[in-house]
Amino acid sequence: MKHSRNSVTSIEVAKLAGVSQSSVSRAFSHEGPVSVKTRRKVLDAARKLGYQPNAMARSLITRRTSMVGMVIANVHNNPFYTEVLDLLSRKFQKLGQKVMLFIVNRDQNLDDILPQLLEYQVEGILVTAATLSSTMAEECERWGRPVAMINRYVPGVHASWFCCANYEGGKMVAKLLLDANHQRPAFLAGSEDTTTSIDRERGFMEILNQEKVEALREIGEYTYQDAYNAAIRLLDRKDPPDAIFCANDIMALGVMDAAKNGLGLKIPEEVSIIGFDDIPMSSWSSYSLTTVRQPIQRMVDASVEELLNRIENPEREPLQEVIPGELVIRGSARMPGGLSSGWVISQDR
Amino acid sequence: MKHSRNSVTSIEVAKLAGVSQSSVSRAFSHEGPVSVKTRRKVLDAARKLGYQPNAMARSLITRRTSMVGMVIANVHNNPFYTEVLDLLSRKFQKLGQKVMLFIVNRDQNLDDILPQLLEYQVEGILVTAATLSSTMAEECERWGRPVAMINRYVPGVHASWFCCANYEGGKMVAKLLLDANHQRPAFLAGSEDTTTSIDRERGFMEILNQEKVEALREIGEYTYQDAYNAAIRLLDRKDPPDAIFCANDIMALGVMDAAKNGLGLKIPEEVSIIGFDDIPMSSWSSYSLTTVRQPIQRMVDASVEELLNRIENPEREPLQEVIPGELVIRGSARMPGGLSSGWVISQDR
DNA sequence: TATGTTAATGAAAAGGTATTCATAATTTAG
DNA sequence: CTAAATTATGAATACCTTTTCATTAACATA
Repeated sequence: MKHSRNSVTSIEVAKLAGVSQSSVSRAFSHEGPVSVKTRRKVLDAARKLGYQPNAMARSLITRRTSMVGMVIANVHNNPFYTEVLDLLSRKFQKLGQKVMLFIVNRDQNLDDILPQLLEYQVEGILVTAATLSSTMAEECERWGRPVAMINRYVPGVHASWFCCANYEGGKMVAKLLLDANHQRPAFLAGSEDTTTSIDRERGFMEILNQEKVEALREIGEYTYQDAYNAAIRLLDRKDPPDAIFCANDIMALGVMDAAKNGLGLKIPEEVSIIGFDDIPMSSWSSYSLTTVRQPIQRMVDASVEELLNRIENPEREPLQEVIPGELVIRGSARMPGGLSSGWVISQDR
Repeated sequence: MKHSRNSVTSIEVAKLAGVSQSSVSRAFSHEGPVSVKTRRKVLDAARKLGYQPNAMARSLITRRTSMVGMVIANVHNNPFYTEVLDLLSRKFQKLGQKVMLFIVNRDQNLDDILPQLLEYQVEGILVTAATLSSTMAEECERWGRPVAMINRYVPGVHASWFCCANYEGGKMVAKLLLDANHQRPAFLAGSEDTTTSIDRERGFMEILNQEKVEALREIGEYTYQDAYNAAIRLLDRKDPPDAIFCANDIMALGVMDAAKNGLGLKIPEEVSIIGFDDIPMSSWSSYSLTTVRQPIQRMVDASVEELLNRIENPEREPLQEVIPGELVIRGSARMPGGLSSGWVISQDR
């Protein structure tokens, strides 16, 4: 037998169970007083009819949807954000939230996404690797839809965010390279102006400037292939760098392949390469990339909890936090000599 | 000024615009007759108040939600499904569908996910890399919620599915290896009983059996690390294989690293390695993996279009299709001698 | 100008639930 | 065993739209 959509309603259940519609509602929503007897009658009838409460109708009256919007970019060319997506989604699920997903381009304007999210009454919005304009963020917050961001921030905007300590991470890398006596470091930036890349570079440069070390600079898209090409340009000049700090891991892997397989250079003897993220592939034996690990689990946990917290308590001030990353020393960068150089080698996850 | 959630309704807009609530509705839904004058008045008032139609209320009366459920597994440890997720999500978006996302474990039972999807009135369900029990699938279809699957099928169930030609792909690989004179091939299976792995192995073995060639077999989880370990076991025996066909690319990369870096073997001189999927990393110069490319774009396009089609036309019979994959010959497997061996080298994407 | 068509409008109903309020049933206390 | 307090129930209402239906305005035709 064929049903026409899910047309079975609480009224029909009530009729079959011989109770009122109110009792059906009470039996399902674990609120309100119901006798065990009626609950059983209702549940039996519901099972018989295949009844399923209609979340749309419920949300209309409760003004709650248990839905959050998730906007994410960069998922296909950066495994780091794949993992963020995965962890976020599972965490929301575990906490009983439904996730409405939007995958966008990093540079895509979110102006056409947000109205859809608001129309569908999501109770909060989580944005990562995509950038929300400050007016848009304010708009959401003003309508009582809290916004939380991972690895993005909009200066002066009333929203939550959780970022890796990109600036400090850049500094760490610079110090490590200088300690190991590199003379000619380079930074390989991502093409778009994301705060992550900018902050990492700023920290990196600040230390180099302090020590009066000049640095090269190259730009590529945030992809393996483009980084590969950029690395060839960088390493094929007469005065090539002896170390390359890349805006993220996926670029660093492209750079490693360019150096090793493209130009036949030895890593780290002839050139040191350092990334940022610590994606799974960085620990693979073909790469063994020295990098800065982002505190992915903490960023995910914090942002989800903060978002739900602010949904429940709209008056709360948004939290903002910079969470330190962790230098993961593997084999792709020359190390300072001496046993007591003070650098700690992190465990693989 | 602070609004308490999005409490502005079409009635308030109507009041401000000096028209009836019906006119507001008509002005927004591009149906029904409205004069340009009233439309302008309504839109002005709506903008002033920040009005946004409430999709929940609408869906209640229209019985449409423009939402689909997307259930996907394996996204964090297999880049292939990351790409599927990305393409699916974008395609749905482009066609005006909202996506409710559930990320699950490959072996996770979907019994607790489906009620949630139905409760939220998704109009169709797309499942990939996760397995739906036949009763669950039937249940959905019976309630008028069409189901489409990518790379999964449930025998005898009234649902749509689109699979790569896994069986034929396995055959292709076996033929290639035999043509190139391999004597001792092995298959590295994924631990779980997924039809993809089973079918690939079946095709592979069928050709080998025809030619009376015996094959080794090993099992690992569907991960780089586990495949790495399995490869060590396989290659470290007295009678090691001279070729390993892996259930998917990510495993093949682990196997390559085990052979190359772990055991110091030359690829493909001492051992040929072939994967399945053609994930981006397979074309990286450190690997250059010979593999079978899955027709990812066609599977995505076909499944999305089929799902939406069946949503619009519930009476239509579900479509099921096996789409051929494409052998991508790179450097990780020895090739048959002779120029006219007949094997075609596919272009990289 | 009168009449017949078409377009625009507003009132009202419907969609499926949660919740309030009043009433009935049950338990507890005295 | 009655009074009081508590718990369970049902009727009615509200949530915010879209859509039907009846009515009115605008327009074209004769």
